[in-house]
Amino acid sequence: MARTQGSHSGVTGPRIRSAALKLFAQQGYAAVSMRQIASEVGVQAGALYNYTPDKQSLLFDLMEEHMAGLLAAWAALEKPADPLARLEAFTRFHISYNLERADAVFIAYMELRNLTAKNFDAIEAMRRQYEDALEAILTDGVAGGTFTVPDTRIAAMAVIAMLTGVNTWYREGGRLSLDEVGTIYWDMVRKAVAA
Amino acid sequence: MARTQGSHSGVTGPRIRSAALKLFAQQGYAAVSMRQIASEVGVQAGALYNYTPDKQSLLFDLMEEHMAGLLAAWAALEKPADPLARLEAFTRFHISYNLERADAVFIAYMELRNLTAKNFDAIEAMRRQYEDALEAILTDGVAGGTFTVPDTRIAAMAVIAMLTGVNTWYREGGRLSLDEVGTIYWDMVRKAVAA
DNA sequence: GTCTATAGATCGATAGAC
DNA sequence: GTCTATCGATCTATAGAC
Repeated sequence: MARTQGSHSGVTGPRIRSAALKLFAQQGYAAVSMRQIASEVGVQAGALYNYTPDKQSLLFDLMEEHMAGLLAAWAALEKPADPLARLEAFTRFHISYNLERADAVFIAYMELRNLTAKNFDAIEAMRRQYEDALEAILTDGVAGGTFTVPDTRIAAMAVIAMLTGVNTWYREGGRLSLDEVGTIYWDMVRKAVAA
Repeated sequence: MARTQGSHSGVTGPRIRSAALKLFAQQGYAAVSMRQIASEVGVQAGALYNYTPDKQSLLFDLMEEHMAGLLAAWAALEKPADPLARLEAFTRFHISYNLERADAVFIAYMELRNLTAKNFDAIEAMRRQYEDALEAILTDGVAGGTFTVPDTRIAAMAVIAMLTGVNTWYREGGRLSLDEVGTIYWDMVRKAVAA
């Protein structure tokens, strides 16, 4: 029953988003044309507009979905009460969640400037919420005497930057497993904020 | 003797690069047109081609110049022999050099994918050289017992990512001086790699 | 829901006058 | 060294057939 035309049982939408995610990450939002995305999916450019009102919405939806997924996954994670153990959980969570979604992470950071002002504010608020989650752990640990940091806000930014940096060098099938990378970074994070 | 046309005493070239740097950082290479750059400088688009063979060369020259300047500045810096002091020097150097050139740093990282293969290799080699400089400090310190890190290569990548992250949140005239930021990050770096 | 066709705008780069 | 003018290509988005 193969059809070369017509309905695709509702799979075209996800395939468009998947193609856009990959192409935006590889070449950048501005450098990717709607025709390229359509070609990757196997439809004509006009068909994309059955699924998105315009290119900007396509970008925003990808970023919004990624940030919402990140926040939801962290919220759903079972977290130890102890600040030290909670910081380790955050470290390993951040590395593994981001490594498994390298394209989305890249886009969520690189394409902020291509969002309209309204869309930018929405994404920034979600990013801020995630940073706040880490800062809360640090604040708890400082209050309890487990951690000593010069400034909890800056320490949170520093830890996130350090951990997200894994995405720039890690390659699947390299010399280190994801778990080993987590252990290596946890060692550095733990010492960096230690009392 | 004001002239609205004709030679501008050799200042047009630098002004073109300055305008391109600013616009590429704000909107991204692919999103900026040669006409936009020309308009920022106050010339017509055709005039740009007296200074660059094409748009790609304009981008590459900006990135190459930035990386060469970074390497030259680090090489010229007077560096203590002691690994701990040398790591502090690197930390403060990296933060201040990069903060003072935020646009170029942003471009050198974000626009790598818009380089031709040959140009990409050239920039990557320079970046690698810079990473090696930091790794050498860590290796020395580990050998001397001053530092303990799980992996000198990864530690170098982690420190650079953490330090470069300052550019995402630091704003001139904010609550912290550049020197205070350096001290805060040095505290975290020092502890992260401490024996 | 996808197609073809196209409107209307903009792009990088070049040619030739001054 | 800069201008005006333009070529040929490409872009987003829409209209209307099927």
